[in-house]
Amino acid sequence: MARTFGSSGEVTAARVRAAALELFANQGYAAVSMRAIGAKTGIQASALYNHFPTKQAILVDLLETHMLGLLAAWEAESQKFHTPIEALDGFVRFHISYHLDRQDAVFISYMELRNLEPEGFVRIEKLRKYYEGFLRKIISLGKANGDFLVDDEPVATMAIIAMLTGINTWFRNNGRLTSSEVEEIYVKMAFGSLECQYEQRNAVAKARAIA
Amino acid sequence: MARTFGSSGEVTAARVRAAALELFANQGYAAVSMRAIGAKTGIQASALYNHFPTKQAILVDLLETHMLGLLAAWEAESQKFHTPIEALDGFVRFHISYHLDRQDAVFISYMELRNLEPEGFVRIEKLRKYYEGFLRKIISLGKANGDFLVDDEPVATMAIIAMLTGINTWFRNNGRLTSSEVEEIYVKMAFGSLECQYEQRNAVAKARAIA
DNA sequence: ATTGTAAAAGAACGAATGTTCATTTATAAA
DNA sequence: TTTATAAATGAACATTCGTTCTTTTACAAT
Repeated sequence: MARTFGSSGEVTAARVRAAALELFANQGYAAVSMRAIGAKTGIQASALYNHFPTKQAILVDLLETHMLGLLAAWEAESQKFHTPIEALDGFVRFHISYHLDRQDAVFISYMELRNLEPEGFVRIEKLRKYYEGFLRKIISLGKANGDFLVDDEPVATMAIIAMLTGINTWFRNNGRLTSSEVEEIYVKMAFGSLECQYEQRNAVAKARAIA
Repeated sequence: MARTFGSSGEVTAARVRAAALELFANQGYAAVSMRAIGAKTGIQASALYNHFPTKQAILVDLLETHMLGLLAAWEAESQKFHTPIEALDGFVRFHISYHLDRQDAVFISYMELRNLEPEGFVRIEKLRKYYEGFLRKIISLGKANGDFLVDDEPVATMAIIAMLTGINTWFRNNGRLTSSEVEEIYVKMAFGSLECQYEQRNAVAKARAIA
């Protein structure tokens, strides 16, 4: 056989991405063979090379697509917020909901960095730092105007991101909690970790309820 | 050549563990070959089988040793504390210092679970749950007596452990902060995330200063 | 209708994988 | 001093790996 009825480059490439994403997330990049990706896509391993030059290129594509999507989504969402307290509230909710909707992509983004060859690594790492910079800036502004009482902004940034991203290790759809219940809990914990007072937070909650 | 001058089973096995630990942490279980482990140990790959029956057995040995060591160390350390506030303070400091001293082991313990075959996985997972149970109990007791204001104890447990374990992704010896400076910051953030009031925490700090 | 190209199959490549085996030598016990 | 065993080597095993190549067929444009 050869070219298959109804086959289209873009469609197949998307199916390859989806297949690779799920396999990498479940078994790890190194443990997944091109034959396995091909099988899940429904084509032979050799046909993968019509869409991606190497296995490594598939991984880089997945990570880069994920990070660029994340950055774009937050840049849009962040327009809504005008104070550090609003922004932190929004960031926590955004991070949780965005990441819970993309558990596989998040997983490989944090786990497969070491499987990237140098060029890919620096590209992805730069995007990650950029994202962390958003939260750091929120914390810095909040510290400057007295909303947050925090000793070390870079550390607080990493602590909160780790706390949030860790949700992916235990959260299950149709589990005990819904995504928005989880958001509620983590918003409270994030503000607490920055020693932000009750009254200020309640003002945000009130504004949210009115809007 | 054959048996090497001065070779001893226990000594070699320990060197194999050390070599595998470093390689697994840096490259991932699947990406490390038995030949690479052998080379780093200073023996041939085939000689590894005098000490471990399979590659998988090396991984299980490393994970199990790490978790059992962690549990034993906390069970000893925890004897020192008699209130939830003392215990949380102690747990945070213990977790950070223990994990920062064993970065490679921690890394593979959280990253290579998916590379475990089922029998090994349940063994290790049980030990992890057991460790998480210690923190959960501290939080539950603190909630019961009013020290901590927390909505969901299991979630708070996972959030704090994720926050603490995430330190390993960015902390570097001889970096900007010392291990004990990091402890200080995270103790404060952990208490904050549980809405524990200043006065109570300061009592602990005072007691610590006196002792 | 013809033609150029895109997308697939399937065989094949050399290299690397985890593991086994026969063999050799050091060590410890009798 | 002899003997059993522990610890190593090095060759070899069948598989699997990522990738390349040739060939076949579907599709789009002329």
